[in-house]
Amino acid sequence: MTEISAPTNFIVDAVEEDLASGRFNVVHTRFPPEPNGYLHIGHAKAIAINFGIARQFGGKTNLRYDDTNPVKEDIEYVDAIKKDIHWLGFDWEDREYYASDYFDQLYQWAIQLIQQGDAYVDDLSADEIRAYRGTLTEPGKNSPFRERSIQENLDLFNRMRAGEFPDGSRVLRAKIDMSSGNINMRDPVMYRILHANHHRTGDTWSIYPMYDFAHGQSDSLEGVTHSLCDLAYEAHRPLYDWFIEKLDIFHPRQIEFSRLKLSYTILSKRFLKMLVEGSHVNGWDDPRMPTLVGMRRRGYTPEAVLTFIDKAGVAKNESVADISLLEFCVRDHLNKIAPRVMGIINPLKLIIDNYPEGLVEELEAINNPEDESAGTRMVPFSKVLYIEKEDFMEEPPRKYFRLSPGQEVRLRYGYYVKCTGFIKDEQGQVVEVHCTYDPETRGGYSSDGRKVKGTIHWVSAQHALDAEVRIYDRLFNREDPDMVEDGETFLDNLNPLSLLVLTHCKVEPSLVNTKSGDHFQFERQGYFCTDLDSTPGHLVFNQTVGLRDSWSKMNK
RNA sequence: UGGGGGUUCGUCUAAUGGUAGGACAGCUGACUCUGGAUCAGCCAGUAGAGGUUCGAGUCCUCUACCCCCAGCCA
Repeated sequence: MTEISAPTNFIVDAVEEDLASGRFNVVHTRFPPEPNGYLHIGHAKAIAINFGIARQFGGKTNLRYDDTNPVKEDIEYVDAIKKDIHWLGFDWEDREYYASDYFDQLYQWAIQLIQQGDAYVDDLSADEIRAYRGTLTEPGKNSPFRERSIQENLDLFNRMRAGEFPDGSRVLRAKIDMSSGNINMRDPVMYRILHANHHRTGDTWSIYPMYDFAHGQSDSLEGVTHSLCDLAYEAHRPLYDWFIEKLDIFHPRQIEFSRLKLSYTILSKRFLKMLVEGSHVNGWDDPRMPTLVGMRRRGYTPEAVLTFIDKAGVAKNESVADISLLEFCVRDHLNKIAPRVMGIINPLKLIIDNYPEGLVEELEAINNPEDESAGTRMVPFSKVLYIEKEDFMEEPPRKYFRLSPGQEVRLRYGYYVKCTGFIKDEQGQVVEVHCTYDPETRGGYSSDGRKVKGTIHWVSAQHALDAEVRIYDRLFNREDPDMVEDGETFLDNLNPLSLLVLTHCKVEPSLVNTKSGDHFQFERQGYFCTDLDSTPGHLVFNQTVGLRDSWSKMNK
């Protein structure tokens, strides 16, 4: 069975069962980011699953900001998040919601629970609550305030809302079971007092609901059928269900899947923040960052990211996806769409001694051998060229197919040239290579059937454009950067060579009008994209990912 | 030692009691005006021990190991 089929996994199975059993007759999901940071590839998985499941079943997906904690959240992230979701190719149409839109309803529901005897105001301090909660192995104790009258609870809760009490002085708790094996059920806090300005509700509220008292009800209000979240919330599901049942409102189903982890990468928001604030990278959109802004700037395409997520699969096993799978997906997509171009990263002058001085020929080059519709372009050729430093060796090892004294190679789309000599500086560095060309091989073919092993890329020195090229390597040296020796942190696993900036690289003149975000394959080198910093007067390219290189592998 | 999850090639993931399959990685080879791409092939797995069954990765029992939960974070 090698046919392409719609993705199937345990969530798809569960949704199908729900539809078949009549538990639900539509599929409605949501993506619920907290606006407190930039989205990364782990979020992309959640986005792909939530939007993907809905799409697969003809349903809808809401965007809902989980903005119940004003001290951590900021409007700055709201727009960035929308941009990233759109970049991935998903759309929530007019369904842009905020948990804060439901603060009034949530407040009413809290009152309902108080009236039902299912919630109470607790005057214990945070420390006391922690002490009363018990431990993983010992049950908790009831708070002395647990049996207050409904009237007193109503009065106190109302005054909490009115702002009469200082932060931290009281909370509203659900009255469940202090001896539950599930610590989340030991009278969890529903509301805390926070005299903080909220990015949407301003100073309207001095109490804010906790995640557990907001998320499920928000789902319910929106008619979400399947609330798909990561494994961390598995232990919260009984509480999710408890609130919904006590409130007797529409009951969505929460299903948990394992979050995405990537080798050689960290995805914890806190750590990512440390990288940015500690200037270990140049911002959230640094091309080395696993953020979606970073990957976009690096030149990863949304198609590649989505294909990767799809190939990595959806399950409950906690797993670490191999970053080489991501790189494979990026190469695979870019191979199909990226125009080929010639660029020299480390230039070395090549002089064709028998080529006429002053002559310039325009040679035809194929834009993309994988896509005939991409057509061809003309590339100028002249007596003095630049080639890649590593394409010449004075004393070549076995199986080296490039230039070396006496050897003949093909200049891509150009001529066959034979190396006749080279010049070194005082340090012994080769600074200039000389050769002769065979005028009969124009375009790169010889009429006599003579074969050359190697083909190298080049640019005409007088026509070349200067460029800055930024080469990236893995940000961390270890597969699991979190694994550290005593006294170390993940920062000790940073790869000091993760960024290499090269200036005075030489690229072909067709790149003169490139715009930020353009993708290219620099032939024989890798995929590159034009950086945000690039201007017509100062071209800047990011290496997205290198080409597979069986030669360098052979030499390891 | 409480509660909740998990364990299939190096990695990720299928197999829903009936031939353990795919992808990435790795390794061969073919082809090639990119040492790219493509093509062909190879390598390699059911955590352990019992049991049920004609037949077990799948069901049962026990064991081991890993992850999550003790925020007035989400």
